[in-house]
Amino acid sequence: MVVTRFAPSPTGYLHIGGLRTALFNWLWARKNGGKFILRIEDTDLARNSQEATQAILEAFEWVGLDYDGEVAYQSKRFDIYKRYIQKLLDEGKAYYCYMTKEELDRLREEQMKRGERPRYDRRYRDFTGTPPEGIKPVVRIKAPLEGDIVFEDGIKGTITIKAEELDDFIIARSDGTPTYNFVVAIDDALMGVTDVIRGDDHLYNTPKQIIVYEALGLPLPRFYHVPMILNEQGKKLSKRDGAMDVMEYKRLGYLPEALLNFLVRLGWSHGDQEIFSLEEMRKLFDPKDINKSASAYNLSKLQWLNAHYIKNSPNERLVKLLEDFGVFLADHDRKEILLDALKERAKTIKELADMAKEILEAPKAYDPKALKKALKGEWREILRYFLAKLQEKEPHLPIDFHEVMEEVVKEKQISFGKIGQPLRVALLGRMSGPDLADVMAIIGKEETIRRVENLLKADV
RNA sequence: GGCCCCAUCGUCUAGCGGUUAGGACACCGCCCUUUCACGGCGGUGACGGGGGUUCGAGUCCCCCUGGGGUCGCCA
Repeated sequence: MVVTRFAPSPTGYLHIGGLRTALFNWLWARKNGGKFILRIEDTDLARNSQEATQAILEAFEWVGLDYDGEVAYQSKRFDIYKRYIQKLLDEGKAYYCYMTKEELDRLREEQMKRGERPRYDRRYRDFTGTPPEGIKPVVRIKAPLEGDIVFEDGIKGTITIKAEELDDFIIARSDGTPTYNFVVAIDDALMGVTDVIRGDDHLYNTPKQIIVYEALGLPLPRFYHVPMILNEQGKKLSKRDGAMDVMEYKRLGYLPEALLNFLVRLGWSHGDQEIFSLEEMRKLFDPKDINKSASAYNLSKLQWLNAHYIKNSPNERLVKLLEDFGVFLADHDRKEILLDALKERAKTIKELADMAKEILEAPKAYDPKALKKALKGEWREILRYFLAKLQEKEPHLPIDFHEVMEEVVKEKQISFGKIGQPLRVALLGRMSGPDLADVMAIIGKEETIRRVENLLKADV
């Protein structure tokens, strides 16, 4: 059975890098009928917050990723870690180190000055004397003194780290709390995690965790280190670009399936295919197809995908989505025409909402450029003629309104543009927008007349 | 700086020793059209550089260059 996990530390909201990692793990577990565990890495007393955990859970819910069992909190598992620390101590695989933080800092400084790589000098590794008074020791694990730590990464291939690059890292702080590299290995082993898919910023943690696995005689999982996501400039993600809260994408009007589709294609591919439903991803995903190199985030592709999913959304879903953006269509009897006309053109739900408002609400002002371009020659006469025609009829459907326009065109012997352009300005205040017949059918005969009269009355 | 990782159009990528180096986004043009989009058609555009190996290299090896990661009692 394949067991994967996503193990964020609750120090902030979830951003797209984390979401993609979560998605990859979820996909791999679900594809194999395995388990996907969500584990909160909150061993650091001070830096975690309940809000951050909530934010992560909220993001999971929005994009529709589920997880098996309860959320695991490392802060609730301290006694387990303590037992394993004691075990290593008892077996002589770990030891107390009485060096203070200040001493350590001084040592590091000196090493740096000499151009050496800063690292603990193992002075207490085989210490048998009397420990110094009044110092609360940390616990360090005995890392191998020589040789290589070699592991097979499912993405990067064989990774070799020389033992001399590693030191006896701390597994328990002086206050007794365990540290990251220790608890990760313990939990992954105890929870039966078989496949660890994570960001490649963890690559260097892997040999440390392997030391823990080996000291405890626990079986190693498979590791997959996924390259980073870069911003549009190819630099590290910052809060200004892609590193914003995943939920921000919702507020911007993105659909979760578009975001997921976008993220799955960042670093992973399946031939030439671009559009993947969650089902398809699940069927096709394999970490062996993940790229080795980092990929830059590309907003216009996300927008294209979002537009695609909006176009293919049923109207009733759009109605619901629109409510978050202040557009309430549930009781509007022309909502099908409106949505069918607009969903072809919107890149985000927010744009969809803005366009809907532009139709539903009479223009507050006319775009000066449109005025200049569209209102030429006989435009007043043409609009008045159109109005007169409209008064005689009871149009309801777009086709009805279209016929009125056509009659004007035919009888006045003019091109469609001669009526279309001024009419568009009257109805929308602008030169662009959806089909006019659709617009008129949506707002109805009376409102159409009102808007045309407004333009006629206006001082333009 | 040490160590590790990476390198195909602007971007995401296909390629797995023999291809006119393919697709997608973006961009440009044409068509559709009352406009703007959508859609359709077409176009510009890439193997970072240098050495090898081979009949043949984007594909394998080495070096350089350029990016990135990491060197905490953070995770």
